Amino acid sequence: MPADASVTRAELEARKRVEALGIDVDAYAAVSNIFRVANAVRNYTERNLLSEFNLSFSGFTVLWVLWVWGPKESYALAEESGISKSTLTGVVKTLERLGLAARKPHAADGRRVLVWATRKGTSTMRRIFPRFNEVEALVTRDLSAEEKESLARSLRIMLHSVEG
Amino acid sequence: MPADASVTRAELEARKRVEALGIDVDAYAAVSNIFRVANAVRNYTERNLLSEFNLSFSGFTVLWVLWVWGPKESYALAEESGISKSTLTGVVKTLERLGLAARKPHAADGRRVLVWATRKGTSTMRRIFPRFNEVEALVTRDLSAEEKESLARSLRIMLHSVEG
DNA sequence: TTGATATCGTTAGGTTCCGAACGATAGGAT
DNA sequence: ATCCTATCGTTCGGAACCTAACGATATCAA
Repeated sequence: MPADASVTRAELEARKRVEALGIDVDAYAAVSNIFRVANAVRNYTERNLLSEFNLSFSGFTVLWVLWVWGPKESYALAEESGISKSTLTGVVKTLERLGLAARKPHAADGRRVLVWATRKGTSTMRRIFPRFNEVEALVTRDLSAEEKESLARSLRIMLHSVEG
Repeated sequence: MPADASVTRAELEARKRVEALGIDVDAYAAVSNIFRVANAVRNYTERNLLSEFNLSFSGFTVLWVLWVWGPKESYALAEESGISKSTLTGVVKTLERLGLAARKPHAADGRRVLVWATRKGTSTMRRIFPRFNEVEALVTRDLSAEEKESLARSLRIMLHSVEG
């Protein structure tokens, strides 16, 4: 049975409210649904997976970046994780408390700090990520391979527009 | 000139790291890019638009829901806004302080509370939303109408999967 | 070498955010 | 009438999150 892709009642209600304002409905539909899905998936994984490891979504993201890229300086780590550097300070503190990440001053530049995933952090990611990917597979289960690729492609184009 | 939709270096690095783990790469690419875009757009609008009105993204979302749906009970309002009810209490407090929303006890049921947008809240939304939509149009400017529709459609399918 | 400027991470202050626990109300049952 | 039990919104404690300001370090010019 095909999944239901009809416009939700919430969307219809919203369109009724704004249709007189000269709104770009396609753009609205695309963006608002991105927020809905991101929110839903984030909440789902925090509740059903990350809570098991005492990790917030941001903590998971930061650890993921360290796992993928190896040791990284704070500024780049914050950038790549999509959070501010002040938030990163707190998140890394939490990861340190959990024994999943560590930091040390940069050898040549006293201003910088290097952060990396510990052995425990790395092995934790190896355990979490497959299960995270299961969730990703679950939420995309009713999309064909072509639809998934097209979706990712459109999102990369948007990323280019908003970051440029 | 067409926008760049090539796979980012971050994505390539990530794939290298996880390719041995039997990962669903298409699902990963789709979901992770949803988070990237949502994050980028959220930060962009908070900085360049909502800060002007002293509104957080959640404050904006809640006010938007009230604008579209009219007076609503707290539980439904939290649900529709994608936040927990305890968070809603704080957000509505802030909206009240700004004079954008108000609340009163339910006539028949002493447990419930009705929240609605004030005149000022409504007129504020009429001013903000077109500008918010400009951002939505901006970030989707390099997508065709068909791509936008296809994107929204795929996202609705995902929403159905994760909420079901 | 001293001074101006830039960069980096942290701190400060305040809002948002969650789950869990709590009071208050409601709606049965007996 | 008095329990249960369910449901609602708030409060509480702690983490995440932002901007702005701050100290420390680096860089470069005079």
